[in-house]
Amino acid sequence: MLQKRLDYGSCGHHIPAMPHFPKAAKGKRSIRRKFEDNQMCAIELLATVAGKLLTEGENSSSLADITRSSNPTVVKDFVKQEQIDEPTPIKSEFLDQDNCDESTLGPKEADLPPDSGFKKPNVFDKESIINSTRGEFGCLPVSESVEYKEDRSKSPLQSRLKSPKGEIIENCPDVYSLVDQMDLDVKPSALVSSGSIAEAPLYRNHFPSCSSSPKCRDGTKPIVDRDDDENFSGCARPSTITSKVYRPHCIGDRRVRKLLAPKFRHKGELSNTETKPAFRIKKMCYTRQRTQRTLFKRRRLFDHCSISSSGEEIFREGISNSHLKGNPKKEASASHATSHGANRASSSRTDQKPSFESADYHVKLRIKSFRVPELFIEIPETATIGSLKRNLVITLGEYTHFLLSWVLNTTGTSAIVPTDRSCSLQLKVPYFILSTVMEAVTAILSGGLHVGVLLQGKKVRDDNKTLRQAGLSDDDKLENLGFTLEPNSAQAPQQLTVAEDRHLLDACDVTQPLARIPPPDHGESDNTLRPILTSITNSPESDLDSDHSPTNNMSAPDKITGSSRAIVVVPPMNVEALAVVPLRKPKRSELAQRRIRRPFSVAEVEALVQAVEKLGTGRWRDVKLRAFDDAKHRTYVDLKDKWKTLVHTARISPQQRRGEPVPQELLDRVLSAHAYWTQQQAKLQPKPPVPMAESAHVDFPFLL
DNA sequence: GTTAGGG
DNA sequence: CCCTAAC
Repeated sequence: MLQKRLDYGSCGHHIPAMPHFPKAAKGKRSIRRKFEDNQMCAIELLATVAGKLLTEGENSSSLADITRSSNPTVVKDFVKQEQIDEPTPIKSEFLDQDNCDESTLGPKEADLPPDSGFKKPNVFDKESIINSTRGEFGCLPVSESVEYKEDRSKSPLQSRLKSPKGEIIENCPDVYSLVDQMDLDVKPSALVSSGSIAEAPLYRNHFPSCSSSPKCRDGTKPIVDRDDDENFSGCARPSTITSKVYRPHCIGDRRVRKLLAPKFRHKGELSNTETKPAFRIKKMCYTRQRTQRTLFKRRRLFDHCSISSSGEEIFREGISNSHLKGNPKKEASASHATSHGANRASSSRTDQKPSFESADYHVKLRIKSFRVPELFIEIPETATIGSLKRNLVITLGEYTHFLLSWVLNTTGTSAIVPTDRSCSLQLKVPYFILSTVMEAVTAILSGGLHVGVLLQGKKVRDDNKTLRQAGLSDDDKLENLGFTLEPNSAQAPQQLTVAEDRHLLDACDVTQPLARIPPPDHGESDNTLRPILTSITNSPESDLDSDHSPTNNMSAPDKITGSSRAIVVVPPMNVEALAVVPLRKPKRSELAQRRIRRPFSVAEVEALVQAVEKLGTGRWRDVKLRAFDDAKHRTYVDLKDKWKTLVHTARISPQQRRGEPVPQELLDRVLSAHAYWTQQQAKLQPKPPVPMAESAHVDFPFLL
């Protein structure tokens, strides 16, 4: 079996379009987010969702608790086995190295989820291909590792395609199980320029051609220091990050894992009005490991070739993998990259024929992890939980879409295996898988993303509560902030189909063990295991909702190995969390969280009484505006209800009263005002033939 | 969107 | 505090 490992550097970045990005985000200048250049955890959000969908199918509760995954490493093994006789037409794309014909390169629309909402990325255009082949798949802001395995002992793909199904299958049964493994180790660095994403023309092109950057051709050193914000802020094309040159020896690199830990920094001075929370992203200052800044890497096990500075070169190398041996670098990286597959790789090299000629792709796709940019959001203490949620929804939605786009993009890239005319490539598998993922996530997003805010593990249910009120007024406490992410149950993507789960699940057995990237240092894997989007740091006892399951400390490598059969390895906690909330039976809490009870303070009662005395009992909106305009959490309905209870309270004996005692003086005023305004209403209603005495006004001096 | 009232 | 009818 031939193994291929592609190592691609990323010279450019592009933010994929995010079709579903909430409109609100676009227009809001106050909302600025920046995907920090270093890593972050991963698209574990995406992966989690996808994993859930893939593993749980329709039963998925679709609740991803991104807050407490103790098991950070979300290793997704997407393995699909496809039979040659499968009714679905196999897509064979012939890539002509010298004459890349666009018409032959792209997947058909059908490959994309119909309802994904994503435009089909034109990843297969000539330029993109070239870019990708030279490690410049500029659109991918992340690094990745792709492992390709192919069994060269099998008949050539084209032969296979030409041959009768039965024959082929008989000869090499497992050859036709197309299993793509893509080991993605993603590091989306500097996904976005310092400017607001919303402001950037992100939606124009999915995959802009950023190949033009001559710098990208230099594959030896970083041209741009992405650590400098200036490098991005000044970028004329916000959506395209300045190129980062790829470095060949990144196979063993271990990046410091950063959490997608939104940090909320309260601004000292804030406007009282929370209506326009100033969400700002603050650049994070963390230790950076420049040596590990490779954005996008692929490992070409196949030819043991690291990234080449020249796309054409890589292309050729991919086609004819013979001349790779002489390159120590390549050898080194190859051996380093894959220990398991080394044998197969070398054996395959004995084959003089171009790999693709005889290649019958046996590829497994595995999305190991994605790293998402660190996100800093700066908001005033007076911002409400609700506003925080909304912005998170926007951000996460945007982000998720970005990730999806990336995945799709990556998939396409992975499919673009260097080949010559005699070789065809099967693209369906990865697309199917990714389509499924995209479909899942898209459905969730389109169905509405719900973000819950956790404070020390407890859900903050009152959206009207300000951050300060919630105890988030200082950085220390901010550390206790967490989030839950779940789809709105109403439109939950329960209908998502993962029809071919079985195929996927079985694929691994058929194929040989895949060469894997050397297990990360366990020491560092710790970081890797951090949950995505986890921002809860100090909440040992966080759990009121019991949505969370026990943490799993299994290391990433273990997970990978242990669940080799699983299409998607979802951290147990996530699975459980998902299962806890059955999608089919959306609980009320899901539909609309009941606001937390917020007893009225005496001061509030005072204000309410005063307002009612002045305005009466039938103008609650006015009362609200007059006395509680700045209390976002008090609606006029609340005030009305409170008045109702006040009247009731005033009428009952003090012994029967509960809660914070209301001064009798106030209660008396309540009764007086209530009596008065009731009387006034009675006067007006039935066209009162009996005019009330003017004395009423005298009795209520407050009516001035 | 408000108001009123039952739950 | 929720829900809903009625306006």
